[in-house]
Amino acid sequence: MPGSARTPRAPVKITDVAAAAGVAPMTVSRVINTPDRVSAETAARVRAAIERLGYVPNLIAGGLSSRRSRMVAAIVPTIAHPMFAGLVQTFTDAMRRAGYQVMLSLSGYSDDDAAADALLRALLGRRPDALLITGASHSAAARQMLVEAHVPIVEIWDVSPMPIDMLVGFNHAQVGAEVAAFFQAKGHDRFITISADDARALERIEGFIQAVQHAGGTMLGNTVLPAPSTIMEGRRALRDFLPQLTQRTALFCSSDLLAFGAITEAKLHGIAVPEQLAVCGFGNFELSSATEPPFTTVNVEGAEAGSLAANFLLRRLAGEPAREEDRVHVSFRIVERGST
Amino acid sequence: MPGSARTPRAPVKITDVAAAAGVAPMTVSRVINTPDRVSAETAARVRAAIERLGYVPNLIAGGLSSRRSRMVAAIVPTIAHPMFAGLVQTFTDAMRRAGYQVMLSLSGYSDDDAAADALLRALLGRRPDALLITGASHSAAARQMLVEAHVPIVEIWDVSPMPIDMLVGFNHAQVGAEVAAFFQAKGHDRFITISADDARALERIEGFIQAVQHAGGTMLGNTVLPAPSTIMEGRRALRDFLPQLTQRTALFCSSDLLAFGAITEAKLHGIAVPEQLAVCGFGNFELSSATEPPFTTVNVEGAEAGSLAANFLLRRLAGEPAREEDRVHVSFRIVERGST
DNA sequence: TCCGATTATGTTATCGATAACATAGAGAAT
DNA sequence: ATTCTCTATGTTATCGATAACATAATCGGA
Repeated sequence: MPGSARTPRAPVKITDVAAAAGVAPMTVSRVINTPDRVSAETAARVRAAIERLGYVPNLIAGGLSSRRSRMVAAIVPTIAHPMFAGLVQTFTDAMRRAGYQVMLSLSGYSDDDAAADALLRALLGRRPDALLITGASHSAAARQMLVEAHVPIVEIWDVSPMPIDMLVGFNHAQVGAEVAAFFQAKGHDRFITISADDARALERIEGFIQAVQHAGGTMLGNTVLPAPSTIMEGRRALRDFLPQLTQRTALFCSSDLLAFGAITEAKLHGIAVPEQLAVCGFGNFELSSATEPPFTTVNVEGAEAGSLAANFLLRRLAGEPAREEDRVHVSFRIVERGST
Repeated sequence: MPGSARTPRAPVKITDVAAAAGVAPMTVSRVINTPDRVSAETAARVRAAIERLGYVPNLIAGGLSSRRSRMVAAIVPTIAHPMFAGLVQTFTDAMRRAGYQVMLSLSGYSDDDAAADALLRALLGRRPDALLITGASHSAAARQMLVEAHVPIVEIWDVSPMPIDMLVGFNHAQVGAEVAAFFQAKGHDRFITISADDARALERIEGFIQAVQHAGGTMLGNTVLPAPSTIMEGRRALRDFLPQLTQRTALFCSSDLLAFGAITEAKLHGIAVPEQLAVCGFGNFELSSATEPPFTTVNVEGAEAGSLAANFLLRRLAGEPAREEDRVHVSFRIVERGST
């Protein structure tokens, strides 16, 4: 009799509840999943049994049978970034309200395809009903797995010419270009950048540099640091630029942490912000508005993105077909403060 | 024939791979889970079939059969706090290396027992092989569920006289007391506190106040703010204390964000730090060391806690028995910087 | 040369729930 | 009164993998 020795300790299962309530297991299942298909008295009796026995339904078994795990996987590089933190929060709340558990994975900023593929495989093996994934560039293997999962997918944070399914992102190069235009409108023509080396940060900087050069401005320098960004790295990076800051210069940082570090270091060396050095960060961290003086940055509505992503997925999970409008750009805007 | 209409699209399953490789399904399972029990040639053939068909094993089915989900659930209030961020990172890495997927849930700071219980039920329904949970005070229902899950559990962040199973935490009241002693050693006798209203923050403040009063110091005030803490709230809170800051005073904040806000605001009003106002934060956020001037805070080794917690769970998952040493206190220390 | 130990693989019976179908009883419509 | 619906519940056959047992093939040693 295989399986008889499998039971180290027997947790309560649906048949126990059914026996205790004097009904069939299926009725217990209905009380839990589709209560309006059960009479009020039966439901009450079953609920009492559930309560009494401390029954916690085995969603693994249920998921296998129904082929729906009631779980969605979310992959973000970090939640140290407020945009992701807000996004994850909103997304999780919305999905949870709809009865889905979010399985959150932090992928970090490493560009190790093998590790990313392994994570994805581990997640897909749990058969999530839907997927939220950061970034729009995936390895060929990853892309194939995603397509063959036959599950609604939202890619966030990035835009892609060829999304796998749905998309909620923005054009990072365009952010850089708009910041450049913003500076130039204020008469700047000498520029430096400090950036992390992750793909999106580099795109923003690239967009900035292109716009600067297109408008005939001068790039004095362009420091690239390993992700994730820290305040200290912003300080160190600015120190290297000190000799060039004799004339009025504009600085674009790929993160508010770098910007805060740069401003801190600049003040320490008697460089006037914004007169001598104008600074714009990215992310609209609380720090950017709450420090003294507050500094200019780019705001991206993470919460908006999270709720959009959740709505898209939920609509599809409810059986509605894919739509063209499920590929949207999240808005961003430059928040002007004392540093520019 | 029930089930025939269940297949919207047929994903590759173990029998498909087995057929393609000319072996029994069990052999495919062995290639994946216990490769040394399969001959090299067979394994190679099966791997080729897996690759060719793009097979992603259904861990739901495997989990049901083996009664091991290869998944551990982790519940933390937030990862905005660097201590939790570090802990989660280390913990996740260690568990992943050992072949376990971490299912991370953010519970927030709300003390809504019903919501917490619902989250716990949703997680336990997925039959995690182990659990990491923040805090040591649970509702009666939660405690019962945890005990009846019959799964290794680590409670972190807090100490408890009666842990459910294993514990990696520290005494928050003791942190407060040590900060008070630290201030008093520097000759302070007038004190204020600014704190979030979450349970642990309040414990730290309470420990601080008791130590102050025990030593005959004077508490000038004690602001409590809703969690989570922000820089701006630190600034606002300090503003209310301005009239009392005519004499030398020491401030203990339950978070570095509050401390940073308070220092920012103090400087703005011409109050000398640390001469007029000495400040100690909590958390050792990067901000505390990277801002100018850097400020004193309390450091708790999140990474250490995460790896301890992972080791404890892994040991038990490997079948070893519970030990007394699996209940440890994480060390904390006051990091003295320019603000005191 | 034959046998017990070892290794590689196959077979069978579940794991715990749910979809689909089946059925009994109550009330509505004619 | 009879048939038809609808509602509440039960029955059966899976979902896709793996544990435990069974068996065939290989091998070294007396």
